Amino acid sequence: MGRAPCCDKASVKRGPWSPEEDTKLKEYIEKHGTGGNWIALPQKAGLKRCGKSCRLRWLNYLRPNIKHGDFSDEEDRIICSLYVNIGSRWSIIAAQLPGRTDNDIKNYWNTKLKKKLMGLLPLSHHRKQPSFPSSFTLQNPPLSPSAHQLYGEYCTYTPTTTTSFTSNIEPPFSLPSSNYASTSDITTSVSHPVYQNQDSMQCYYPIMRDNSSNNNNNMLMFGSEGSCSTSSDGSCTNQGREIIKQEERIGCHSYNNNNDNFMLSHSNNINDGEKSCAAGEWFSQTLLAPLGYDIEDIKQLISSSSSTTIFNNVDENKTEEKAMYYYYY
DNA sequence: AATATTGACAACCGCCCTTCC
DNA sequence: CGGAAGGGCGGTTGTCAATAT
Repeated sequence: MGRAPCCDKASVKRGPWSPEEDTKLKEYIEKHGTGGNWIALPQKAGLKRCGKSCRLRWLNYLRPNIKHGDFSDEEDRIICSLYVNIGSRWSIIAAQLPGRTDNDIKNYWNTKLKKKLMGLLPLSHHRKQPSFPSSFTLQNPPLSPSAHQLYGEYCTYTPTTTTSFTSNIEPPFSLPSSNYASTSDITTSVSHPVYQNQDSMQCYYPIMRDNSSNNNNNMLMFGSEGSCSTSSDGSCTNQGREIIKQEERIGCHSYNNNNDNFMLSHSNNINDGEKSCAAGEWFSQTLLAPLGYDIEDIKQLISSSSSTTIFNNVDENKTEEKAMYYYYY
Protein backbone atom coordinates (compact mmCIF):
# COMPACT_ATOMS: atom_id res chain seq x y z
CA MET A 1 0.00 0.00 0.00
CA GLY A 2 1.81 3.02 -1.21
CA ARG A 3 1.37 6.61 -0.38
CA ALA A 4 -1.20 8.59 -2.31
CA PRO A 5 0.41 10.67 -5.06
CA CYS A 6 0.57 14.40 -4.53
CA CYS A 7 -1.30 15.06 -7.74
CA ASP A 8 -3.17 13.33 -10.49
CA LYS A 9 -0.37 12.40 -12.84
CA ALA A 10 -2.78 11.87 -15.69
CA SER A 11 -4.00 15.43 -15.64
CA VAL A 12 -0.74 17.30 -15.16
CA LYS A 13 1.76 18.18 -17.78
CA ARG A 14 5.18 16.62 -17.53
CA GLY A 15 8.50 17.02 -19.24
CA PRO A 16 10.43 20.13 -20.12
CA TRP A 17 9.02 23.49 -19.17
CA SER A 18 8.07 25.88 -21.90
CA PRO A 19 9.06 29.57 -21.74
CA GLU A 20 5.38 30.41 -21.28
CA GLU A 21 5.12 28.17 -18.25
CA ASP A 22 8.28 29.62 -16.83
CA THR A 23 6.91 33.11 -17.23
CA LYS A 24 3.62 32.19 -15.59
CA LEU A 25 5.32 30.60 -12.62
CA LYS A 26 7.86 33.35 -12.19
CA GLU A 27 5.33 36.12 -12.41
CA TYR A 28 2.98 34.42 -10.01
CA ILE A 29 5.65 33.78 -7.38
CA GLU A 30 7.12 37.25 -7.71
CA LYS A 31 3.69 38.70 -7.21
CA HIS A 32 2.17 36.37 -4.61
CA GLY A 33 5.00 34.29 -3.25
CA THR A 34 4.63 30.56 -2.87
CA GLY A 35 2.02 30.94 -0.16
CA GLY A 36 3.67 28.08 1.64
CA ASN A 37 1.69 25.64 -0.39
CA TRP A 38 3.25 24.28 -3.51
CA ILE A 39 0.49 21.79 -4.12
CA ALA A 40 -2.09 24.52 -4.51
CA LEU A 41 0.20 26.89 -6.38
CA PRO A 42 -0.04 25.55 -9.93
CA GLN A 43 -3.78 25.87 -10.01
CA LYS A 44 -3.62 29.42 -8.72
CA ALA A 45 -0.93 30.26 -11.22
CA GLY A 46 -2.86 28.69 -14.05
CA LEU A 47 -0.37 25.94 -14.63
CA LYS A 48 -1.15 22.33 -15.43
CA ARG A 49 1.80 21.16 -13.43
CA CYS A 50 2.38 19.17 -10.30
CA GLY A 51 3.19 21.35 -7.30
CA LYS A 52 6.40 19.53 -6.76
CA SER A 53 7.37 20.14 -10.33
CA CYS A 54 6.72 23.86 -9.85
CA ARG A 55 8.80 23.89 -6.73
CA LEU A 56 11.70 22.18 -8.47
CA ARG A 57 11.48 24.46 -11.44
CA TRP A 58 11.50 27.53 -9.25
CA LEU A 59 14.27 26.41 -6.92
CA ASN A 60 16.55 24.99 -9.56
CA TYR A 61 16.02 27.33 -12.43
CA LEU A 62 13.76 30.32 -12.06
CA ARG A 63 14.53 31.89 -8.73
CA PRO A 64 16.86 34.89 -8.79
CA ASN A 65 20.64 34.72 -8.58
CA ILE A 66 20.96 31.16 -9.80
CA LYS A 67 24.34 30.33 -11.25
CA HIS A 68 24.71 27.63 -13.87
CA GLY A 69 27.80 25.91 -15.16
CA ASP A 70 31.44 26.90 -14.87
CA PHE A 71 32.26 25.76 -11.39
CA SER A 72 35.39 27.45 -10.14
CA ASP A 73 38.34 25.65 -8.58
CA GLU A 74 37.28 27.08 -5.27
CA GLU A 75 33.82 25.66 -5.69
CA ASP A 76 35.35 22.33 -6.65
CA ARG A 77 37.34 22.32 -3.47
CA ILE A 78 34.37 23.21 -1.36
CA ILE A 79 32.29 20.48 -2.91
CA CYS A 80 35.03 17.90 -2.48
CA SER A 81 35.67 19.00 1.03
CA LEU A 82 32.07 18.79 2.06
CA TYR A 83 31.45 15.58 0.18
CA VAL A 84 34.33 13.94 1.98
CA ASN A 85 33.00 15.10 5.29
CA ILE A 86 29.27 14.74 4.98
CA GLY A 87 28.67 12.70 1.89
CA SER A 88 26.04 13.33 -0.69
CA ARG A 89 24.04 15.88 1.26
CA TRP A 90 23.68 18.13 -1.67
CA SER A 91 21.38 20.61 -0.05
CA ILE A 92 23.91 21.24 2.68
CA ILE A 93 26.69 21.55 0.17
CA ALA A 94 24.59 23.87 -1.92
CA ALA A 95 23.99 26.06 1.10
CA GLN A 96 27.71 26.83 1.12
CA LEU A 97 27.79 27.79 -2.53
CA PRO A 98 25.71 30.88 -3.15
CA GLY A 99 23.73 30.66 -6.33
CA ARG A 100 24.22 26.96 -6.74
CA THR A 101 21.42 24.49 -6.39
CA ASP A 102 21.66 21.06 -4.90
CA ASN A 103 20.55 19.59 -8.19
CA ASP A 104 23.25 21.46 -10.04
CA ILE A 105 25.93 20.35 -7.65
CA LYS A 106 24.68 16.80 -7.69
CA ASN A 107 24.78 16.74 -11.46
CA TYR A 108 28.15 18.38 -11.51
CA TRP A 109 29.52 15.86 -9.08
CA ASN A 110 28.09 12.88 -10.88
CA THR A 111 29.06 13.95 -14.35
CA LYS A 112 32.28 15.87 -13.93
CA LEU A 113 33.85 16.25 -10.55
CA LYS A 114 33.84 12.59 -9.64
CA LYS A 115 35.44 11.77 -12.94
CA LYS A 116 37.88 14.56 -12.43
CA LEU A 117 39.05 12.89 -9.28
CA MET A 118 39.09 9.49 -10.83
CA GLY A 119 40.95 10.82 -13.77
CA LEU A 120 43.73 12.20 -11.63
CA LEU A 121 43.10 15.76 -12.48
CA PRO A 122 44.81 17.87 -9.92
CA LEU A 123 43.06 19.40 -7.01
CA SER A 124 45.10 22.06 -5.42
CA HIS A 125 45.01 20.61 -1.95
CA HIS A 126 46.66 17.46 -3.19
CA ARG A 127 49.76 19.41 -3.81
CA LYS A 128 50.22 20.64 -0.30
CA GLN A 129 53.63 19.69 0.90
CA PRO A 130 53.59 17.45 3.90
CA SER A 131 56.26 17.37 6.52
CA PHE A 132 58.20 14.18 6.74
CA PRO A 133 60.28 12.66 9.45
CA SER A 134 63.97 13.25 9.27
CA SER A 135 64.51 9.57 8.69
CA PHE A 136 63.12 9.97 5.23
CA THR A 137 64.78 11.59 2.33
CA LEU A 138 63.19 12.92 -0.74
CA GLN A 139 63.59 10.92 -3.86
CA ASN A 140 62.64 11.64 -7.37
CA PRO A 141 59.48 9.71 -7.76
CA PRO A 142 59.33 7.19 -10.57
CA LEU A 143 55.87 8.21 -11.43
CA SER A 144 53.88 8.56 -14.52
CA PRO A 145 53.90 12.12 -15.85
CA SER A 146 50.34 12.70 -14.77
CA ALA A 147 50.95 11.42 -11.28
CA HIS A 148 54.13 13.40 -11.05
CA GLN A 149 52.27 16.47 -12.08
CA LEU A 150 49.69 15.75 -9.46
CA TYR A 151 51.93 14.97 -6.59
CA GLY A 152 55.05 16.77 -7.45
CA GLU A 153 58.02 15.67 -5.44
CA TYR A 154 56.11 14.38 -2.50
CA CYS A 155 55.25 10.90 -3.45
CA THR A 156 58.02 8.58 -2.69
CA TYR A 157 60.57 8.61 0.03
CA THR A 158 63.41 6.39 0.96
CA PRO A 159 64.14 5.74 4.58
CA THR A 160 67.73 6.42 5.42
CA THR A 161 67.54 4.00 8.27
CA THR A 162 65.50 0.99 7.55
CA THR A 163 64.46 -1.42 10.21
CA SER A 164 63.32 -4.72 8.95
CA PHE A 165 59.83 -5.54 9.96
CA THR A 166 57.63 -8.40 9.17
CA SER A 167 53.94 -7.96 9.51
CA ASN A 168 51.62 -10.83 10.12
CA ILE A 169 48.69 -8.68 9.38
CA GLU A 170 47.21 -8.96 6.00
CA PRO A 171 47.16 -5.67 4.27
CA PRO A 172 43.64 -4.48 3.63
CA PHE A 173 44.19 -4.17 -0.04
CA SER A 174 45.63 -6.09 -2.87
CA LEU A 175 49.31 -5.89 -3.28
CA PRO A 176 50.59 -4.72 -6.57
CA SER A 177 51.08 -7.54 -8.93
CA SER A 178 54.77 -7.14 -9.39
CA ASN A 179 57.84 -5.26 -8.41
CA TYR A 180 56.77 -4.75 -4.87
CA ALA A 181 57.32 -6.69 -1.73
CA SER A 182 54.83 -9.28 -0.65
CA THR A 183 53.06 -9.09 2.66
CA SER A 184 55.70 -10.93 4.55
CA ASP A 185 58.32 -8.62 3.19
CA ILE A 186 56.68 -5.47 4.34
CA THR A 187 59.45 -3.33 5.62
CA THR A 188 59.19 -0.56 8.05
CA SER A 189 61.17 2.39 9.04
CA VAL A 190 60.73 3.40 12.63
CA SER A 191 57.29 2.05 13.37
CA HIS A 192 55.75 2.84 10.07
CA PRO A 193 55.22 -0.06 7.75
CA VAL A 194 55.59 0.73 4.16
CA TYR A 195 55.81 -1.09 0.93
CA GLN A 196 59.24 -1.13 -0.33
CA ASN A 197 60.31 -1.43 -3.85
CA GLN A 198 62.97 -4.05 -3.52
CA ASP A 199 64.97 -2.69 -6.38
CA SER A 200 65.06 0.95 -5.55
CA MET A 201 64.39 1.03 -1.81
CA GLN A 202 61.64 3.42 -2.49
CA CYS A 203 58.86 3.12 -0.02
CA TYR A 204 55.20 3.62 -0.56
CA TYR A 205 52.50 4.22 1.91
CA PRO A 206 49.66 2.22 0.61
CA ILE A 207 46.12 2.92 1.48
CA MET A 208 43.04 1.07 0.59
CA ARG A 209 42.34 0.05 -2.83
CA ASP A 210 38.75 -0.01 -3.78
CA ASN A 211 38.34 -3.70 -4.30
CA SER A 212 34.68 -3.44 -3.59
CA SER A 213 34.35 -2.06 -7.03
CA ASN A 214 34.12 -4.47 -9.88
CA ASN A 215 36.18 -2.35 -12.11
CA ASN A 216 39.52 -0.77 -11.59
CA ASN A 217 38.29 2.73 -11.34
CA ASN A 218 39.98 3.36 -8.08
CA MET A 219 39.42 6.67 -6.53
CA LEU A 220 39.73 8.47 -3.28
CA MET A 221 38.46 6.20 -0.60
CA PHE A 222 35.92 8.15 1.22
CA GLY A 223 32.56 6.93 2.13
CA SER A 224 31.50 3.75 3.77
CA GLU A 225 33.46 1.54 1.49
CA GLY A 226 36.50 2.65 3.32
CA SER A 227 35.34 1.06 6.50
CA CYS A 228 35.97 -2.41 5.35
CA SER A 229 38.94 -4.31 4.26
CA THR A 230 39.09 -6.70 1.47
CA SER A 231 40.28 -10.20 2.00
CA SER A 232 41.66 -12.46 -0.61
CA ASP A 233 38.27 -13.77 -1.55
CA GLY A 234 37.02 -10.30 -2.13
CA SER A 235 34.81 -10.19 0.90
CA CYS A 236 34.79 -7.27 3.23
CA THR A 237 35.24 -7.30 6.95
CA ASN A 238 35.06 -4.48 9.38
CA GLN A 239 38.21 -3.48 11.11
CA GLY A 240 38.92 -2.00 14.46
CA ARG A 241 39.45 1.65 14.22
CA GLU A 242 40.67 4.58 16.10
CA ILE A 243 39.79 8.10 15.33
CA ILE A 244 42.62 10.52 15.10
CA LYS A 245 41.69 14.12 15.50
CA GLN A 246 42.31 16.47 12.71
CA GLU A 247 45.26 18.12 14.38
CA GLU A 248 46.77 14.70 14.78
CA ARG A 249 46.16 13.62 11.34
CA ILE A 250 48.77 11.71 9.58
CA GLY A 251 47.48 12.71 6.26
CA CYS A 252 47.34 10.76 3.16
CA HIS A 253 46.30 11.17 -0.36
CA SER A 254 45.83 8.60 -2.91
CA TYR A 255 45.69 8.16 -6.55
CA ASN A 256 45.51 5.32 -8.87
CA ASN A 257 48.70 4.68 -10.63
CA ASN A 258 47.36 3.30 -13.83
CA ASN A 259 50.39 1.18 -14.36
CA ASP A 260 50.42 -0.83 -11.20
CA ASN A 261 46.87 -0.26 -10.19
CA PHE A 262 47.28 0.52 -6.57
CA MET A 263 47.15 3.59 -4.49
CA LEU A 264 49.94 5.53 -3.03
CA SER A 265 49.80 7.96 -0.26
CA HIS A 266 52.10 10.36 1.37
CA SER A 267 52.14 11.30 4.96
CA ASN A 268 52.81 14.22 7.15
CA ASN A 269 53.33 14.54 10.84
CA ILE A 270 54.31 10.95 11.17
CA ASN A 271 57.32 12.01 13.12
CA ASP A 272 55.05 12.83 15.98
CA GLY A 273 56.17 10.12 18.34
CA GLU A 274 53.08 10.24 20.46
CA LYS A 275 50.96 9.51 17.50
CA SER A 276 53.02 6.72 16.13
CA CYS A 277 51.09 3.62 15.40
CA ALA A 278 52.12 0.07 15.81
CA ALA A 279 53.03 -1.45 12.56
CA GLY A 280 50.25 -3.13 10.75
CA GLU A 281 47.47 -1.49 12.65
CA TRP A 282 44.40 -0.10 11.15
CA PHE A 283 43.73 3.49 11.69
CA SER A 284 41.08 5.82 10.63
CA GLN A 285 41.26 9.51 10.47
CA THR A 286 39.09 12.46 10.12
CA LEU A 287 39.98 13.76 6.79
CA LEU A 288 41.43 17.18 6.80
CA ALA A 289 39.35 18.99 4.36
CA PRO A 290 41.14 21.41 2.13
CA LEU A 291 39.34 24.35 3.54
CA GLY A 292 40.06 23.36 7.05
CA TYR A 293 36.69 21.87 7.74
CA ASP A 294 36.40 19.01 10.12
CA ILE A 295 33.34 17.31 11.45
CA GLU A 296 32.78 19.94 14.10
CA ASP A 297 33.09 22.63 11.50
CA ILE A 298 30.58 20.88 9.37
CA LYS A 299 28.19 20.41 12.23
CA GLN A 300 28.51 24.07 13.05
CA LEU A 301 28.01 24.86 9.46
CA ILE A 302 24.97 22.72 9.32
CA SER A 303 23.41 24.05 12.48
CA SER A 304 23.64 27.56 11.14
CA SER A 305 22.38 26.57 7.75
CA SER A 306 19.00 27.64 6.60
CA SER A 307 18.38 24.19 5.28
CA THR A 308 15.93 22.20 7.29
CA THR A 309 16.29 18.50 7.84
CA ILE A 310 19.91 18.30 8.43
CA PHE A 311 22.21 16.75 10.89
CA ASN A 312 19.97 15.78 13.70
CA ASN A 313 18.32 13.27 11.50
CA VAL A 314 21.52 11.78 10.37
CA ASP A 315 22.81 8.61 11.76
CA GLU A 316 25.78 9.96 13.62
CA ASN A 317 27.84 6.84 13.16
CA LYS A 318 27.09 6.70 9.54
CA THR A 319 28.00 10.30 9.10
CA GLU A 320 31.20 9.92 10.96
CA GLU A 321 32.03 6.92 8.95
CA LYS A 322 31.41 8.94 5.85
CA ALA A 323 33.83 11.46 7.10
CA MET A 324 36.66 9.07 7.32
CA TYR A 325 38.63 6.82 5.26
CA TYR A 326 40.97 4.24 6.42
CA TYR A 327 44.38 3.31 5.52
CA TYR A 328 47.11 1.00 6.41
CA TYR A 329 49.77 2.66 8.37
C1' DA B 1 26.56 9.87 -44.03
C1' DA B 2 24.54 6.88 -40.74
C1' DT B 3 24.61 4.91 -36.41
C1' DA B 4 26.27 4.26 -31.77
C1' DT B 5 28.09 6.10 -27.73
C1' DT B 6 28.89 9.50 -24.36
C1' DG B 7 28.10 13.64 -21.74
C1' DA B 8 25.37 17.13 -19.65
C1' DC B 9 21.62 18.51 -17.30
C1' DA B 10 16.65 19.08 -16.52
C1' DA B 11 13.04 16.73 -14.59
C1' DC B 12 10.83 13.05 -12.22
C1' DC B 13 10.18 9.47 -8.56
C1' DG B 14 9.62 7.86 -4.24
C1' DC B 15 11.04 7.88 0.43
C1' DC B 16 11.44 10.25 4.73
C1' DC B 17 10.64 13.96 7.87
C1' DT B 18 7.98 17.69 9.78
C1' DT B 19 3.92 19.97 10.59
C1' DC B 20 -0.78 20.35 11.30
C1' DC B 21 -5.25 18.97 12.68
C1' DC C 1 -1.12 10.82 20.11
C1' DG C 2 -1.83 9.34 15.50
C1' DG C 3 -2.68 9.95 10.83
C1' DA C 4 -2.70 12.77 6.71
C1' DA C 5 -0.65 16.20 3.90
C1' DG C 6 3.04 18.82 2.26
C1' DG C 7 7.87 19.75 1.72
C1' DG C 8 12.59 18.37 1.10
C1' DC C 9 15.88 15.42 -0.40
C1' DG C 10 18.83 12.03 -2.92
C1' DG C 11 18.78 8.89 -6.57
C1' DT C 12 17.43 7.90 -11.11
C1' DT C 13 15.70 8.60 -15.67
C1' DG C 14 14.81 11.05 -20.00
C1' DT C 15 16.22 13.92 -23.53
C1' DC C 16 19.10 16.24 -26.48
C1' DA C 17 23.53 17.53 -28.32
C1' DA C 18 28.21 16.41 -29.25
C1' DT C 19 31.50 13.14 -30.46
C1' DA C 20 33.23 8.73 -31.99
C1' DT C 21 33.06 4.78 -34.95
